[in-house]
Amino acid sequence: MQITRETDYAIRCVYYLAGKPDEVTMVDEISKEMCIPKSFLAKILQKLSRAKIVRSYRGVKGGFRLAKRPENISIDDVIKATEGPVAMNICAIDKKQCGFSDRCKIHPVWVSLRKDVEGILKNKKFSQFIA
Amino acid sequence: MQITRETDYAIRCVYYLAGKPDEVTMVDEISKEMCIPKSFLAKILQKLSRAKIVRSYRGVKGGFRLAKRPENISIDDVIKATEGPVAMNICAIDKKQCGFSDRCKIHPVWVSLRKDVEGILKNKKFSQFIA
DNA sequence: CATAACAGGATAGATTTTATCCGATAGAGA
DNA sequence: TCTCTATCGGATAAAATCTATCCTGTTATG
Repeated sequence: MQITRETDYAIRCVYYLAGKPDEVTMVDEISKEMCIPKSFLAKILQKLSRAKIVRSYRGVKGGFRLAKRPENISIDDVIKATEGPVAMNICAIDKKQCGFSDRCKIHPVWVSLRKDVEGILKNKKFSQFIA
Repeated sequence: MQITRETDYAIRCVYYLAGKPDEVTMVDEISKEMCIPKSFLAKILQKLSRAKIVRSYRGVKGGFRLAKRPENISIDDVIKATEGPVAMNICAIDKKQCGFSDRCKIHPVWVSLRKDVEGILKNKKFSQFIA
């Protein structure tokens, strides 16, 4: 029922970048400031990059920068980028994963809970967190 | 972000027992009816038993029965019994687990989200699911 | 073209999840 | 009391996932 450490790192990373949305920041700086293992963080930033949450710049003076304004990035976006859609139970995403779904009375609980949690997380934008 | 298969089994198991709250049912029957590996289910039932959600009866004609009425057992109770308190991030349960909590702007998100999810889950009683 | 910094694949160690097995224990009935 | 049955609980193991590192390749700057 918990987010992984990877996702926690990813959120802290985006949080850090949201503090200076117009600068290009090196992995090394984020790593040091946020206490995240550098090589692991590099992998995480690749995922965030593919999800269009950050943009990467190669070469000398390269690094990362948010790809959108902090007010357009939600916690949900970051979770989706690192570990896929939020759900308490896989059957809430894909009914076929569970042989019981059609006659299961609990299935609707997971579906509606998922909707609620997702809604809350979608509304938490990084602009709210900037110091 | 997902419940474990163990918890899913536990919920299905309690759901099954809630269908006949006055009978003592053997592990073997629950196992077969709900498609849960018997030895694994036996372990799960031990946890549910320690959590006072079910009561066990040993010996010939032994088995399990709900320890309370279905209307007094929530999905949250079962999750707590198998995998501990619901939380997206451990810092929402124990601040000390995270060196950032005091100055972390995101911490309150986890705390309030946890409260919301827990509230929803506490309100889902097994009496609502009986056919 | 030398250097700095990210990209991406491979890999490995740690941890957690998902089971299974077996001797012990307790209760029902003969 | 004896025996059979079913749970109890500890030990263990296989599999999956998470966490992290390394190395080679690619790109951009000056």
